[in-house]
This record gives sequence, structure tokens and C-alpha cells, in this order.
Amino acid sequence: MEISTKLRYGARALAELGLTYPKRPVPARELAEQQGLSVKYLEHILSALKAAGIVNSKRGMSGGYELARSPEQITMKAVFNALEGSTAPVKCVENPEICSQYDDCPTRPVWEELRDSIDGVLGSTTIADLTERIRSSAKYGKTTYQI
Amino acid sequence: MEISTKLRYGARALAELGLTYPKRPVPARELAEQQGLSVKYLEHILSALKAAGIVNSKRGMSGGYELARSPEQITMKAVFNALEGSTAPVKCVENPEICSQYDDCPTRPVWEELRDSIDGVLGSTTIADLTERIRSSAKYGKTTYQI
DNA sequence: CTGTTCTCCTATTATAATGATATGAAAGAT
DNA sequence: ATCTTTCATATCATTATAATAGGAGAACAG
Repeated sequence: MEISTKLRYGARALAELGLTYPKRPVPARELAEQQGLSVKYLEHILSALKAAGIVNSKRGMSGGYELARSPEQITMKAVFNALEGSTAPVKCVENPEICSQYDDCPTRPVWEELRDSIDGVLGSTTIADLTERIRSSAKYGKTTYQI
Repeated sequence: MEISTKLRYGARALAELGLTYPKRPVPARELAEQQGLSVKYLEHILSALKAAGIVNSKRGMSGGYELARSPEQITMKAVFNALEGSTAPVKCVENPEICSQYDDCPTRPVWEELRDSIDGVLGSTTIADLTERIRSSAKYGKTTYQI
């Protein structure tokens, strides 16, 4: 039950966007370089984040991506939902109709508890928390990357 | 981030084994019929549960599988680990050496929190809880299946 | 109005994981 | 002996993930 690379890379990219917010948009190329990813792959991820209303984009020279809201207002739950889908570990939890034994299933309550617990963690963490960790990191300010 | 069918089917099978514990072993065929699964597939699952020390098995006539301990002593965390692997949503959480940026990763703490939260839920639920739900279910006693 | 920088859209491919089936050997009970 | 069951291994189909590729179209600078 691992998370996808999309969520991993996407979350880190958003953490970086938190650093520049609200100063300037950052091109996908720049974000990709920081993480050592291909620009094309990160573009996909950013596209999904845009579709979810988490980032805005600007085309052309000195364009790029920027957070659509302040970092404090973007929860990891929203990011998870955008890049990973539902937090429910089984489909029946969100679509009761797909299981004929829904009401009598002895295991479903466990999966519901899991979902709620995951939602709790993700809902109480924001991009601001991630960005703050970059700021207080040992390497912060020592890299070649300029804000 | 869904759980596998192995865990879903396996958990239900264990809940059923809780009903008969400690009276008699139940053959895979019987457990498979209850869930409408192929015997062969469930055999794989039960085999993994046996390797994890969660069930015991007995060959030959009137053989089958039975819980290795009392239902109260088998947590869903043990079952998850046996059928799904680690509860860590990313590998680096359990193997720091695979990531060069381990100490400075702004997202890792989130994944660690997620793991702990999942462990909490799974660790506080036992097979006894599942079995109890079968016992108090509307259909219990009305099926053709005899204990 | 031209070139550059960038997002954006769609298609394709590779790889791995899951889900499942199949065959038959080995062990135990009667 | 024979029936029932676990056990071991191999194979296959399907899906999801991860990633790459090519190029169209917007914004802006000169």
C-alpha cells in the first residue's frame, strides 16, 4: 500500500513552491532540476495539481507554476486526493453499492477507521509545514538554487 | 493506495476462523465457498498466513486451517504485515539508506506520521473484533453454513 | 512580428504488481 | 488403499505505474 511517485514528487514540488509564494511563478524545468526529475514527468504532475485547483500556471517567458492559495491553506489531504485519489483503502467504503454484503461485512469498519485516520493526518498537515522544514533544513541557503 | 484482495479475503477468512476457534480446523474449500472465491487462490493466502504464524494447518481428512492463537491475540497489524507488507507508505521511512536526502526531506515526516497512524488503527483491532461483528450480524445463523 | 520560453495536450512504451488459474506431489485419516 | 486435504511451483492475464516523446499554442521580450 505505497503511495505513488506522483504524490512524492508532487508534494516536494509544492513544498518548494511554498518558498517562493507569492513572489513569482516557478517553471517546471526549475522544479524538475531540484529533484533530479525529467521535466516532462513533472509537467504531468503539475497539470494534475492545476486541475485540482492547487496551483496556478502562467505561460510564456517568466511564467511557471505557483500555489493557488497560501501554503497554510493547502492541506496534504487535498494534494493526496489530487495525485493519488481516494484515501479509502477499499472501494466499497466510498461506493457501498458495489458490494452485496456491505451491511454484514465484518472487515469494512476497519477500512473505514483506516481512512478516517489517514484523513486526520493528511488534513492536519499543510504545505506550509513542508516549506517550513526546508527553511530549517541544514542545507537551506547552501545550495546553488536562488529564490 | 488501496489494499490488495489478498488482505481483504484473508481478513474475512480469519474472521470466520474466529467463529470456530478452538473447536476444529476449517478446510480452505469451505472458507472459499463462503466468500465465493476459488479454493486455489485462498490457499495462497492461507499459506502466507501460515508462514507468518497466524494460522496452523492440518492435512488430510478433517484437516484444514485454524487460528494459531486466540482471536484476541491476533491484531490486524500482524495480518496486514503478513499479506500486504509494511505499513510505511514509502520505502525510505523504513530504509533511510535508499535516499541520499533523507535528513533534509521535507515530506518524510508526513509519511512517518501516516505509518504511525495506520499502525495505531491496525494494532488496536483484533480478529476477535471481526468475529464479533459476524456474530452480531443480521444474517448470522440464517445462512446454510453450519459451524 | 519574430523568436524564445514556457504550458499544455495526447500518444506511446516499459516495467512491475496484482489477481488468478493450473498441475500435481506429499501428508494424514480411516 | 483411497480419499481428503495441504503444499509447492509454474504460468498467465490484466491492470497500474512510471516514464518518455512530439509537438501545438500562449505569453512576452526585443
